[in-house]
Amino acid sequence: MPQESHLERERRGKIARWRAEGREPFPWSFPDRTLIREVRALTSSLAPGEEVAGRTVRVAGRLLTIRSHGGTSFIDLEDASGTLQLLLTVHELGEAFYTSWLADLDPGDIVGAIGLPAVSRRGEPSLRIQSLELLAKAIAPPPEKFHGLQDPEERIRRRYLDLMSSAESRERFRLRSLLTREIRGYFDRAGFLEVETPILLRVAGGAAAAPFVTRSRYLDSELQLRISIELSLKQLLIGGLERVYEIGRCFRNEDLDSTHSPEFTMLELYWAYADYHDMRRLMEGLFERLGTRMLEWQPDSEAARSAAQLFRPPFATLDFVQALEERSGIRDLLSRPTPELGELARRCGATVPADSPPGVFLDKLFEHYVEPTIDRPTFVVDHPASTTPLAKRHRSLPGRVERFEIHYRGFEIGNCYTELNDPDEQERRFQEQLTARGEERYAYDAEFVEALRHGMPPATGIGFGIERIVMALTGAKSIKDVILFPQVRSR
RNA sequence: GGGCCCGUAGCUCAGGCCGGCAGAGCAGGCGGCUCUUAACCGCAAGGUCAGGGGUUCAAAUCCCCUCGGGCCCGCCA
Repeated sequence: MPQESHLERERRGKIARWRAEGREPFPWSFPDRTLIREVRALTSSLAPGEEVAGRTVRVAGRLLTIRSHGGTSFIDLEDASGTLQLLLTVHELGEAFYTSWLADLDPGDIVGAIGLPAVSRRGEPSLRIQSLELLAKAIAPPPEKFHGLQDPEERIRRRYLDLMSSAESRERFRLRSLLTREIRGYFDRAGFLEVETPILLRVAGGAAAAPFVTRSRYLDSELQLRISIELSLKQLLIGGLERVYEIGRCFRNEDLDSTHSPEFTMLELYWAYADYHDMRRLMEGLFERLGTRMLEWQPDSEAARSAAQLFRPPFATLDFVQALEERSGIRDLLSRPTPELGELARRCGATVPADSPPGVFLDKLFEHYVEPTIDRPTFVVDHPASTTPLAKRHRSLPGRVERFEIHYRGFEIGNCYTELNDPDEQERRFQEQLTARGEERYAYDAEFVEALRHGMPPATGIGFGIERIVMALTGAKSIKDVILFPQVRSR
C-alpha cells in the first residue's frame, strides 16, 4: 500500500486523542439502527424548521462531508439506503461535545448518530443530533467528494473506493444480483433443477478455448478448470434428470477485452424431450420478464426502457446463411471449397490460419457482414454444421445444424442447440475438430462419448454469459463494469 | 502478442507542442462564521511529475527502455 500521507498521520492523531479520552474508536456494535430511507420518510410531512418531537432514532453510515458554520454544522451521512444530513448546533450539544466531535471526525469515518428526524429551514430532511459515536475511524481518506474515483485502473484494483464514491456503481452490482436471482426464479418456476458440477476436470471441453491448467498433489495428475458446463450437464440428462441448469464460474485462458473476461459466470440449461424451437419460446419469456423487471427497478434508465420495449416476443429471426449471402452478395456459400472461404474471410480483414476448418471462416464472414447490422434482439438461426461440433444436424436443411444465437446491442448473449445425441456422430465430429487443424479446438472427451452410448434423450440446451446479460440490460460498455474484481496484473 | 494514447499532491485536474523556481480545486492543519448542501472567507502546509537510463548549462516537458492502465486489432460460445 502507498506510503502513509500527512492526512493519515493526522487521522491517527485523532484516534490517539479519542483513546486518551477513554473513548473507543473501533467499538463493537451499534444496535437498533433505523435505515436512512426510513428516517427520510418520517420527515416527509414536516414543514421546514420542524422536527418529530420525542421520537429519537439511531442511524449509522459513512460520513461524506462536514459543513461547519461556527455554531451550526451539517454532516452528510450515507448508508446503503441513502444519504441524510445531520444537523448539529453548539446550542443543543454544548461547547465541549460540539467542538470535539467536529475536530475528531473526518470524511470516510463510519459514524453512528442519535437524534430527532427534522427538516432544516432550507427544507432538507435532517437528523437533529443529540449524540454522535465513532464506529470505525477511516485512517486513509476517501476519494474526492464531488468527482469520486475516476482512474479506471484504481476503480478496479480498489473496487471498494469505486463503490463508496459511486452510487451508480453500487446500483449496477445490485442489479446484477437482482437479475441473477430473477433468472433463477424463472427457471425454477419452469421446473428446472439447479445443480452444481465440477470445475476441476481431467479434460475441459464443450467449447473452443484454452483452459487454465493446475495440478492435484493427491491424484498426481493434471487438472483443467472448466471452460463450459455443457458436457457435465448432458451427462445428467443421460442419468434421467430431465431439466437442469447451473449458474457458475467458467475460466478461459485468454486476454480480456470489453466483452471477454478470463473468469466469467455462465448459465447453462438443458431440457430433455424439447428442441431449439421450445428453447426459443423459453428464452423469449425470460427476456421479456427481465425487461419488465428492469423497468420496475430502474424506471429512469434508458437501457432498461429500451430492453422492456424491445424484449417483446416474438424476437426477430435471421437465417445465418441466407442473411450472410444477402449482405455479402456471395452465393452458394455452403458449396464453396474451404480455401475459397478462407480467401473471402481474409479479404474482409480477418486474420485466421489458412488451414482452419470452414466454420471458422464462415463465422468471420458473418461477424463482418451481418453482426454490425443487428440492433434489436435477434435470433440468428441454423448455422452451417462446420461451425458447431456439438449441435444436431438440421432436420430439413442439409449442411446445417439446429442452433440459434441471441444477439443484442452488438454482441452475442446466448447460444442454443438442439443437442447432438448420436454417440457415433459425436465421435466423428470430435475427430474432425482434431484433424481440421494442428491444434485442438474442441477437446476430445472420451468419457463423454462413452456416456452418450448409454442413450441421451433428444434435448435442447443453451449457454449464456451472465455478464453479457447484465451489460445488455444496464447499458454497461465494458465487462469490467459488471465484474466486481476483474483480473488485473500485479504491480 | 501488435498499433495508438495515457500515468503530475490522498483524490479531481492544469502545465508538456515551444526545456528555464512544481500549479489549482477537494480533502487535511490553523483562524473566522448559528441553516448549509460541490457551503463560504483568510493564512500556512502538502510532490520519487510511474520507475530507470540518455540528450542538455538546465528535463514533468525531448529521446530510449521497463512497469501499469485505456482504446483498437489478434486470441475468444
